[in-house]
Amino acid sequence: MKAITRFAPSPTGYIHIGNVRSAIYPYLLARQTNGKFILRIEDTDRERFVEGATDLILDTLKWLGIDWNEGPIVGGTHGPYFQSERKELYLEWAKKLIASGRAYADPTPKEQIDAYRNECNSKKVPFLYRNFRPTNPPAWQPGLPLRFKAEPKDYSWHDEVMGDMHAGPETQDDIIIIKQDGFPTYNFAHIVDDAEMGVTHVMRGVEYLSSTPNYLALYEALGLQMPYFVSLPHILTPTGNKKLGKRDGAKSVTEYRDDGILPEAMLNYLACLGWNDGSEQEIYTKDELISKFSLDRIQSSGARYDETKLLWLNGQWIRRLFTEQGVDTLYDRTVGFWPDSAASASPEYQKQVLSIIYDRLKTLSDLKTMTDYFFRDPEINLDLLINNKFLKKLSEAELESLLKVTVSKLSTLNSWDADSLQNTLNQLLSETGKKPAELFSLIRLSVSFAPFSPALNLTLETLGKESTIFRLNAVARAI
RNA sequence: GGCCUCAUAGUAUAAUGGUUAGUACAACGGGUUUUCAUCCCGUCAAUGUGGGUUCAAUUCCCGCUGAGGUCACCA
Repeated sequence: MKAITRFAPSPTGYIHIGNVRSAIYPYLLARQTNGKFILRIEDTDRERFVEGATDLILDTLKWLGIDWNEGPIVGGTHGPYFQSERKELYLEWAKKLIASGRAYADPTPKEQIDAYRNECNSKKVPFLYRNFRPTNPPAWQPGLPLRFKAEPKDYSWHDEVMGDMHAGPETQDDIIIIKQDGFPTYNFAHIVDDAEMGVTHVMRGVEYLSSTPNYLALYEALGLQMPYFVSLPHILTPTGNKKLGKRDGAKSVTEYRDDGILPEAMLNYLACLGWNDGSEQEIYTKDELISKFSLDRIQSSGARYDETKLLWLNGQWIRRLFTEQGVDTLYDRTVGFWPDSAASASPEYQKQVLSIIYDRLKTLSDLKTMTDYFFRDPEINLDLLINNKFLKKLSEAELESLLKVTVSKLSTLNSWDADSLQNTLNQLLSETGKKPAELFSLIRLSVSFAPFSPALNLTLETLGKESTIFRLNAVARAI
């Protein structure tokens, strides 16, 4: 069956990790079944509308590699894809409800409604507006809210994730379908749109589970076919057990891009948070996710968001990109992540640095702190040498003479490549009688003054003969 | 508070009415001629609780507890 799914965010801000998954899963299902994935912008709340938020949404999806068949920019046969441009359509459907006696205009002032609500709260009885229906509602006209007239009863339905569901009459009420400002509510608009757009699977967070009986009633009253319901469990905060939201510090998805996370890793991580294929596979490409995804293996319990595994996955993806697609592919992803000192370096040189450092990267932004000494002479910090756990046993005179011996040995080296360098370094080891920990630490620190660096021979090879000898001499003089 | 959902190591998860309850991340320890990583090996670590059903329950049922969600002219 070709699944037609949708992601229907409201443009109230950025997309964060707590809510991207309701874009990812529908996308995977649509692609797997060769169906369609629709992007619809639910902008019926003018108060919460945020200028530019739609662009943020589009940007996020594009970064993750989630493309849509219908929606903003690409268009489609069921447009427009902004709910604010579909007002007439909602009105048409609402009029059907009025005609069949299943909707009524509600002139009750907001204060009165609040009073009803407070009354129920103080009596500790559930507040149901249908118990306070106005007796002689006027004919509906723009400017009045329109309410659905509930005919409460038992409902049973199936949720693809939560299983067989049941709800009694107490779950249904006279919900508002058209607001005073003429815009429809989510409760009404999404049903009309999903039906008009042919959506087969309604996938959304579990928070909508308790409103489903109201939706069921609406589908019935409108004579619409019911879609499959897929309730997605929440992503929870790392510590407390709370639905992850902006208030809990949920970062925007694109902030991870700026932090040097690869979209492959993000997609992989998010997809596997609350879903698995039953195997022990950890790394999934987008194509693998598409072919292996299945609704019946979506977890029904919430999952805590834990960045540790994302970081690990990102490291895996960085290495995978390098080993499977080569340095050029990885290099293209590193634009903007290099230290300022790298600005004047050639792409070739940057690639050379990248290819010896890549397996140390957890995120692309590690490049900033980990590669600076490849692009400029590091500041000499003798404390770092003297206090090094291997070097503190040696006297300063010894350090100086070791550096001098190293310089003179390396100066005679004609072919400056990794193998020759390793041979020379080994010779130095036996000639000086020092342990690798001593001699290599000294050289490594003298050329980098960094807490860590790639293998010594590779570091020196990349740095080049001139730079290496210059730096070693400078340190020898400074001691 | 009413209604709904959920419950395996610190985290994400696998599995079966009968197993030594598997895997990954994390943590800890070790190996790969310096460091930091990668890679490899190892260690620690879980079926929330009380009842049932059953020869046998982590698995099925019920209570409890805990956590989450929802009760808007927000989505």
